Amino acid sequence: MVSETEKKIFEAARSVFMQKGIDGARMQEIADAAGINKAMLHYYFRTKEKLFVAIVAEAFADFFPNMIDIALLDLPIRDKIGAFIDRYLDMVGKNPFLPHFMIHALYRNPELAGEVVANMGHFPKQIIGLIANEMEKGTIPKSSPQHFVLNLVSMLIFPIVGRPIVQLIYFDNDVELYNGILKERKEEILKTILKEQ
Amino acid sequence: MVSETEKKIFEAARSVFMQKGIDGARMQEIADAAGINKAMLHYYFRTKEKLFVAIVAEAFADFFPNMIDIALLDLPIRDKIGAFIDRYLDMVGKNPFLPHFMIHALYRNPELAGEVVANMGHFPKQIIGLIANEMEKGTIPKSSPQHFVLNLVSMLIFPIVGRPIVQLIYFDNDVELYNGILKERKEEILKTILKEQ
DNA sequence: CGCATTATTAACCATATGGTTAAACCAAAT
DNA sequence: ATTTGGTTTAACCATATGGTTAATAATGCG
Repeated sequence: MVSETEKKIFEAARSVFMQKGIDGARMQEIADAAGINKAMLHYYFRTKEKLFVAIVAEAFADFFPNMIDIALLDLPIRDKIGAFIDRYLDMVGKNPFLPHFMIHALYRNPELAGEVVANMGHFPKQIIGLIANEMEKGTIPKSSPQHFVLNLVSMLIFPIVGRPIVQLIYFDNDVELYNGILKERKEEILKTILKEQ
Repeated sequence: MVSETEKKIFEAARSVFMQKGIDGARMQEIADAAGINKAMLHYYFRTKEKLFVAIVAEAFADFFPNMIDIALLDLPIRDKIGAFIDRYLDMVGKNPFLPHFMIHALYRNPELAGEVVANMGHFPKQIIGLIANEMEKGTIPKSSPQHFVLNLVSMLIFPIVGRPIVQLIYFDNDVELYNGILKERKEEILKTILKEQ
């Protein structure tokens, strides 16, 4: 059972850490965002480090299970990949900072790897196995399942995670224009990855 | 004319900022890395902010011109894209933090956009125009030049910028294994983007 | 109620941090 | 040799920051 205060702290911490990372975040700022006294942060989470780790762990623990169940749907592979893309873009719509946060957290804190692995089950291996299967069936172009998945997630995630640069240099920082491009990504990725002309 | 000291500061600052970002970097750490007194940092660059901006500006000013001249080579498009990929992987080999640094810098400091745009010439537009041209000629599959370029840079950059996560969850953090995968990327990207079966 | 446990606050603390200063150093010009 | 200008250093400063504490308030329970 978690107290209301603890929940408020957690939410505030999530918001601040997501946007600023552990280095850019200030405990006082988190306290202010939560509307409580700074001492409460330490009362509930001891240190900034522990609070941060809790947020990182939650992010990873939420992300992977949320993606994996799509693999279990009984759908043709094209629809399954489409659902995967939809789900991802949906998550990102709710929290645009998530992808960069996850990457940056591991860049700056590689020691969190262990923490994080525990929270993701067998997601990756299942996906790769599933793709290998479809390749054997001939429903998707035969190649390396690893590269296939890497291509998929790259084309899906990079336009999000690299948005500040890509939007700036290719689209004159036009937010609306770039949102339009993102909406087209699903069809574009499917066509590319399935090598449809 | 820049003094030897200024150069040492700049190199040290580049190394530290690249790895830790502006928030994670300490002026003392930069001074130590440069082997000089902390006061010299302020003597030559006034503030941490200004020093950081100088490093960011250099990164962008180096990156784009270095990539663009490939577009000017008189090569078949497949070779040109291949050279583009080679060049990028080569840069990253020399500085693995560069892609993440550039993205993170703009995430945390969107106000640097102006600073940065000045340093990149017409790189993006030229590339898009070039691709549109090839599509008309029929040398690459017809689709949106914007998406084509986005697909290319995504498949190229994401495995680098997302390395901490991808390597961890798909490849058990096996560095050698992942290096092997990266070596295969060039052929894989070309095949995918050109829709070769 | 009365007591014990938990939650909350304001004030405080030690240290880290970006930045400053005044004095010393040094090379070139006079 | 003295002056002059830029360069370098050690010491210093103000403030920010993560974290603590002791006292107070609220809550639950016998």
